Amino acid sequence: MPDIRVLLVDDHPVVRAGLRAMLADFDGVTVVSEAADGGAALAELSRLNALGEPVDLVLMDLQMGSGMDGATATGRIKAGDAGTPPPPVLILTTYDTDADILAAVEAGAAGYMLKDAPPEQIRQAVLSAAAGQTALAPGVAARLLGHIRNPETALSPRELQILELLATGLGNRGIARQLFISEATVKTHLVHIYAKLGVDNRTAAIAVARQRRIIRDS
Amino acid sequence: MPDIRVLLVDDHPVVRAGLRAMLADFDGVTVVSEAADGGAALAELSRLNALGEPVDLVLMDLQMGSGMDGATATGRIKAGDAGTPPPPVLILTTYDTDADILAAVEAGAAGYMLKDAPPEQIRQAVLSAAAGQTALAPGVAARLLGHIRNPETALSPRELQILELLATGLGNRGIARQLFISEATVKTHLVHIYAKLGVDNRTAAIAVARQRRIIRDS
DNA sequence: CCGCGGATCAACCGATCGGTTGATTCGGCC
DNA sequence: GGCCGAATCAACCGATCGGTTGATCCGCGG
Repeated sequence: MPDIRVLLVDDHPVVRAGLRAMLADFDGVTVVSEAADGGAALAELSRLNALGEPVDLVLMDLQMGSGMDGATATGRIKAGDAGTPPPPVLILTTYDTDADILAAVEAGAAGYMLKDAPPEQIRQAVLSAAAGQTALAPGVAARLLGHIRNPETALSPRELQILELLATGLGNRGIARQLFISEATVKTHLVHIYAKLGVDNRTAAIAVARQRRIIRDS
Repeated sequence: MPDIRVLLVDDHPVVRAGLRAMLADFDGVTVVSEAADGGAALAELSRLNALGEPVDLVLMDLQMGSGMDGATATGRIKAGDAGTPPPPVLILTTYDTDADILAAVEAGAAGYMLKDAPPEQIRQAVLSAAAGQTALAPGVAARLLGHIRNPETALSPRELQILELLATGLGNRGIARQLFISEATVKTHLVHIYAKLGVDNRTAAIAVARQRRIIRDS
């Protein structure tokens, strides 16, 4: 029974060292390589495939500083850009918006864990993902279920776009200019956004959207 | 020449594992114990002191989930709550406001590193801090110098208070009510805040304040 | 075809905000 | 004492926002 061969992808050296050490304690798991962003992960997967040493699981963060992000890399991996059959991807991250989680799941991630998870939980997720099962951290599962249960409170893509621009500090006129629409349209979208978020002004909308992980750092 | 005895304090198991592994590679450094928050760190320092096995350096994060934060713990350590002479504290963290950095430095931290630092930088910081020198990551040093060079752009305590309430979603009247002042006073403070931040509306003020690490997550 | 959601737009009006001017008080420093 | 910054407050006015009402168009699904 050969070990599960794992590629670690995270931009923080401390985290890679921690994962390396943690996985070294798991029976049946071997860290065969590391990368500091999505682009480097793709290159490393291709290299190992060319050497006839394919990877069984990619353990990857979503946020990568200035490098290719984890969701993009996941999509590329699942599309076969780095070889076939594409290995499952397990996301291990700290803080992400619901949209990020959905994007990663839609891009084909087999699992999603948070970095505050204890080693045993990470071990279970690694084994499940490598075996082709879905592995979701309890908090992540709750968020996805909440999203599915309350789709009516989800913002439309356009509303989200408006909200993101709002959070950068643009007024209605600035947002209208940016999107080549009228200020009346912006106001209409904001009315809908406030209703969905249960607020009555722009700063409250931003605060709630950040709290609920609808938008991220501006 | 005995090893530098280090206590690791971080709420993330992955990060503790990474630091443990990283420090294991440093000659002359031994991780003697770990804690998951400031309170546990104080208890562990006391315990080791009572056993006659004092710690030479505390390597600690600032944010600790729901436990005692790193700045509070640093102050308590420097005050001798966990034994004397108090060991130096090296802060290793991801993201903090200028106020957090200043608070930690004022509380007596001997150094401040960011978690994206490569192992060699962390090693240098550990050795410096244990030797009683100050160890600041380049980015952190730049932020402190910038703060000292441009005190005129620093917000007053009251302005900061107003800005924080603004970012929670309160309007001028709400802020006035919260602070038992008039709306006119709130507006005056906002005028000053906008001028200092170089913006002309509230959402832009929030965005800039977050970007500059003046305020943190709401 | 109909209904629905999403996107777009307008007009109107009251509420709130932003900018300006002016003022006072207090504490700290020289 | 004088000066300065911080905090507080007011009045005024134009700008922007929030809420409401009303409308059209498009694509999709039943």
